[in-house]
Amino acid sequence: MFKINKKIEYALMVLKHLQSQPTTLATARQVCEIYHCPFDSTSKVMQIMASHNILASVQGVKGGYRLTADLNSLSYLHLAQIIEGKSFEHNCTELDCSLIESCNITAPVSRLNDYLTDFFQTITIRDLLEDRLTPLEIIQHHESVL
Amino acid sequence: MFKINKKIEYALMVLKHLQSQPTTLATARQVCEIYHCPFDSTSKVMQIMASHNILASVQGVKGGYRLTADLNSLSYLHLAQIIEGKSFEHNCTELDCSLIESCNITAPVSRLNDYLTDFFQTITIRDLLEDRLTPLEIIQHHESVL
DNA sequence: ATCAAATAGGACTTTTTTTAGCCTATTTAT
DNA sequence: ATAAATAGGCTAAAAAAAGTCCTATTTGAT
Repeated sequence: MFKINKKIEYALMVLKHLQSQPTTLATARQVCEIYHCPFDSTSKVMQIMASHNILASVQGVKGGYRLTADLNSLSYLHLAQIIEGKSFEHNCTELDCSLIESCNITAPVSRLNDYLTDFFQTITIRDLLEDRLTPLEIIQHHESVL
Repeated sequence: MFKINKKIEYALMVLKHLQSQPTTLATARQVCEIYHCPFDSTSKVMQIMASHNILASVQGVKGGYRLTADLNSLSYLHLAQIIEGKSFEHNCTELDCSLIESCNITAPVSRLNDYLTDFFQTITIRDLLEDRLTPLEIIQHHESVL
């Protein structure tokens, strides 16, 4: 139904990591060693984010990346579209569906697409990445206040 | 980001079709001829829906399928889970993610999963399939009333 | 000046997933 | 008995995702 793909996982890992060290640069190599993710794939995701001004990149020996975007105004929709390199419009709108002449669900499918676009638009990366108390921690905190 | 798959497309086609003829049976062959979709795949989707009491099936020469479920209480979540034969839990919860030890995004990913599950839960098949006026038709209707 | 470490990115291969097709069994009206 | 239908397992082909290899460029340090 919905499976988050590796590129987006790597992007979230990187963003989460860079969020924790806002000023100092991190190299792709470092990130991959820490989280045991493949260098090439992860590196490319970082490049894409840099080219879209989500990260800033510094080339050369002392280079690396740091976070520049405000994760509060970065939607999941935008991040995913950037990384997947296309909008996630369904095939119906394109020319490659052979069923289109006889299709009875063009409206339903585009409706679902609209719903999902709106939904992903409202989810911010900040929201996904933020630390929150677990229900247990909330209870414990509540008790400690009493 | 999100791509509706063929099985679910076929399921929606079938449901939309059966919705329009609530009493008479339709065979898989008929549906496939009308909408030009592959018999085997579509047929299997119909079998799955029948086994979950969304459709009723009648075997034999005069057999076929008809709609039995109330599409208002059939969520997209439920339909998709039935057809894909599994919950759409992310790998993190399973044993096959080699990154899990060092993963820094287990919480974010499961959060996104929760959001999506809730979201797909609220979408009903009835909502997706229902006929609605297009914006143009709404305007025209409004003018005709004046 | 040279080297090493880093970003940048194209092209290819492998792996996984999705989709379709083939085959057989069972049911049932004619 | 036969033909048309559901039921369902197994395999093959196609498509997508993920990973790898390679080269170019930048830049600080020696």
